[in-house]
Amino acid sequence: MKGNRTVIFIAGPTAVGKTKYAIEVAKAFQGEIISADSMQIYKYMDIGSAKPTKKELSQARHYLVDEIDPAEEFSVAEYQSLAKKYINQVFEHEKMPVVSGGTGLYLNSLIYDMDFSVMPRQPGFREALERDAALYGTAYIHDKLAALDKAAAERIHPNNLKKIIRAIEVCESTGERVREFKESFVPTKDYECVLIGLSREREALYRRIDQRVDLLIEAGLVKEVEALLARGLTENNISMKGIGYKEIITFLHGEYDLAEAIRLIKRNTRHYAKRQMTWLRRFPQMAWVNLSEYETEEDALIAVFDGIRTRLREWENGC
RNA sequence: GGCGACAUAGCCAAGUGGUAAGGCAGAGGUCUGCAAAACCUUUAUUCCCCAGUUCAAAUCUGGGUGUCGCCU
Repeated sequence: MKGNRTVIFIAGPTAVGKTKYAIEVAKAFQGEIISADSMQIYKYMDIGSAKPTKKELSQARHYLVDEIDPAEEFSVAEYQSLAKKYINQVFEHEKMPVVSGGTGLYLNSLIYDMDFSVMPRQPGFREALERDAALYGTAYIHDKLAALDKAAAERIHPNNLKKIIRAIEVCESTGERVREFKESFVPTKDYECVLIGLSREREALYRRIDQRVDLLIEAGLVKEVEALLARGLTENNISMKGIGYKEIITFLHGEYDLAEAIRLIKRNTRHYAKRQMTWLRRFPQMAWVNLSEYETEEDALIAVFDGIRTRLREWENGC
């Protein structure tokens, strides 16, 4: 049964070329694309998030691109439930779901059996703890967590205020403990996952990032950010913490010039790509395709298709 | 040509006799409700070169080289 329910994942760091390859995969395998990108999901954020173009969007059905209002507080829990809903919908269309994106936690929420249902967010709770932290220091908050959940306190670094607060929130509001990633390293039973990881040599990837940032600026990123601010968004919205947005906002506030903003966007994107690679390397079942190793895009595409077919065949024979 | 200042990691640097701070960049990693977030680890057997003084020199002395500034 499960063999009929296969989801292809195209993962990789930012600027590696996922959009293009995901579309080709969708065309070749009769797929529909579900994005796993924490920024492209927002409306009105087209340039900075490097959303697929209108033309690209028309080549395959896309879900979770351009769907959420950037003023909304979105999180992985909502992502998981929406994405799973769309995956089922694609199955109903008798198509292959192709998940494309580089947001590691979002990918995990679809690949592993992660349960977010019992841990609601408490309005105002975090703010109160943040105030305490500013007053009495982060160590004080960490001690507080140690009293509630010793294991979590040992696991979470004393400087990582955000995670400490979340762990306390879970304990105090539900009486439970924050789950640990390792606890649920169990693959989901909802479908089979074919994981393809796209990579490039570090230098080539960094060059592409620099070029892309220049293109985003040329395409009018500053105007896009101005329009978002005019809608009432501020640097405090989750959506405005995205790379490219936060730096331009600071520039518009006059704290540094545009050249500095561009420099920071490039640097932060490189850092991000590096973190993505760290995350993605942890999937043991990932089949990697290093795009730098192929002379032409056609060759690289063939390698990607081969990687997918090999996995599909393995299930038909084995398992 | 004369005078002066400076020379420490890929970059910016602190250190003025006691065994090379820090920041950035780079690299590696963590991750269960803000994840393009947040957080952690790591990077000079050696201070431009040569000689000397000293128990001990990046630090003091002499010479050389280079860079910058000012003067002619």
